[in-house]
Amino acid sequence: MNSNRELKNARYTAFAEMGKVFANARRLEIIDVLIQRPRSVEEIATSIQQSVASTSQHLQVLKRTKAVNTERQGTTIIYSLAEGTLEVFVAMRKLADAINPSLQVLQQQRSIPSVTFEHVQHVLQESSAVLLDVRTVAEFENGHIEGAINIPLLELQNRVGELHLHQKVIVTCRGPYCVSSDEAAKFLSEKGFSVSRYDDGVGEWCVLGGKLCTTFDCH
Amino acid sequence: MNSNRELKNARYTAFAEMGKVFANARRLEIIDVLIQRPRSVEEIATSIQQSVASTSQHLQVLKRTKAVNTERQGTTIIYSLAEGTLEVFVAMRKLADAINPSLQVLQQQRSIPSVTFEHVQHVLQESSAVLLDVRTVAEFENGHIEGAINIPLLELQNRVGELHLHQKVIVTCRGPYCVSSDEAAKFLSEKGFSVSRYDDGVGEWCVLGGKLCTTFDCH
DNA sequence: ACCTTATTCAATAAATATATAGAATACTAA
DNA sequence: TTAGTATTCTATATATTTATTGAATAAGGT
Repeated sequence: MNSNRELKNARYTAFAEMGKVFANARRLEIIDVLIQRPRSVEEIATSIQQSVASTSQHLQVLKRTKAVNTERQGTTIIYSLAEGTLEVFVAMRKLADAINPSLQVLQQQRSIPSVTFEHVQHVLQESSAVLLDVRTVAEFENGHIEGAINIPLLELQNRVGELHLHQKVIVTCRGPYCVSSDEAAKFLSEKGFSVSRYDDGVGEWCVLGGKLCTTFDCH
Repeated sequence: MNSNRELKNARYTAFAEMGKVFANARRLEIIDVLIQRPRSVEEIATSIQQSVASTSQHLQVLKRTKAVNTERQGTTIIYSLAEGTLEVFVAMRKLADAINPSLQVLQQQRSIPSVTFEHVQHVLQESSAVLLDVRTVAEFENGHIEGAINIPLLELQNRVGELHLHQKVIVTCRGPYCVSSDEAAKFLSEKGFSVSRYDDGVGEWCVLGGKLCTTFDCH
């Protein structure tokens, strides 16, 4: 009877170790950042605005539970998401968003309408709108929605001429918690474009069965 | 720029609140127990061998993130799993089991072979084996795999006569972390039965698309 | 073999989480 | 209204987690 309890305890404790991966805001941000593309410790630290040492510690937690893989490239170590982590992350984020009123309030404050996975797929087939990915070139190259075009947020002001006013534009960026698509959409809206947002980013797109491609396997 | 960080931080912090639900062994055990059937605080406390006060505190955490629902029945409050919690729990457990070597070692120590979801479905269609659910009567009544028969573990010794030696038996219980099916399977194996285990229990069964029924809607 | 540097480790302090015991609450049922 | 009791709250001690700083490590490049 007592050994039953110990066995149970060992199992649930091991399970909870996995849960702890998703129980810290900074680690969730790291996962979100790694969805875009594999990165070095220093890059990750910069992205999440934390010290390298602290970031490294979080990465150790992720590595211990095999939520990430590592690969040495020259003098740096590149971290990437492990198999399975993305699915759980997306499932949890979906639940968190559905459940958490404080997040819903934040989303309601956005002024630009958002569109669904199905709408984006339909629009890409019909070519009835342009899907504009405003992430960095490196992120876009690593994996983007098939058919999307890339103008990084920073360059949008200079390159807005590449878009035509008669085209409908759907803006997408890193995912639900990224505000780049908001900024881009507001900017384009003020310029007179008909704009909407696809909030979910490549992580959710991929899990929902959407096609991704890198710059080099796209025609 | 700074408010962007604050916004991000608020979002990831809210997300992490949800993650914390799954980051504690006792809370995971509570969820596992609630998969079987809704229960009062005292029942849950007994099941997980913790004090009522401590259990109540864990339940507050689950309630705050809307992982559970509450309903008053007479003088007691009945907790049940909320929509969506089961799916994330099962997805995480799957990942945890796939990833965690210490859990795998525990499972390898089991002596009775285990069978898959598909095998159980096939066997139930063909009636080529009996599916024996060794949980308590109340748990069985609340929801069990369609076609299963119920002999609670405690009664198995007295009621083993209800099974016939020529029948193959598949034993199932509460889920992957429950050892009741092991004990039952070993007992039956020693009695000369041809035994295997279905480890996953009703939670996984349900998420995989298997049919459940209560005692009263079963014929 | 040595220098460089990206990463990890170690030590610390502060913050957060947990279990317990006992008190307070809130609701039912009489 | 009152008594009974299931649940929650409070206070406390302990344990765990986190960010920071500076030192140690380890691997590539020279």
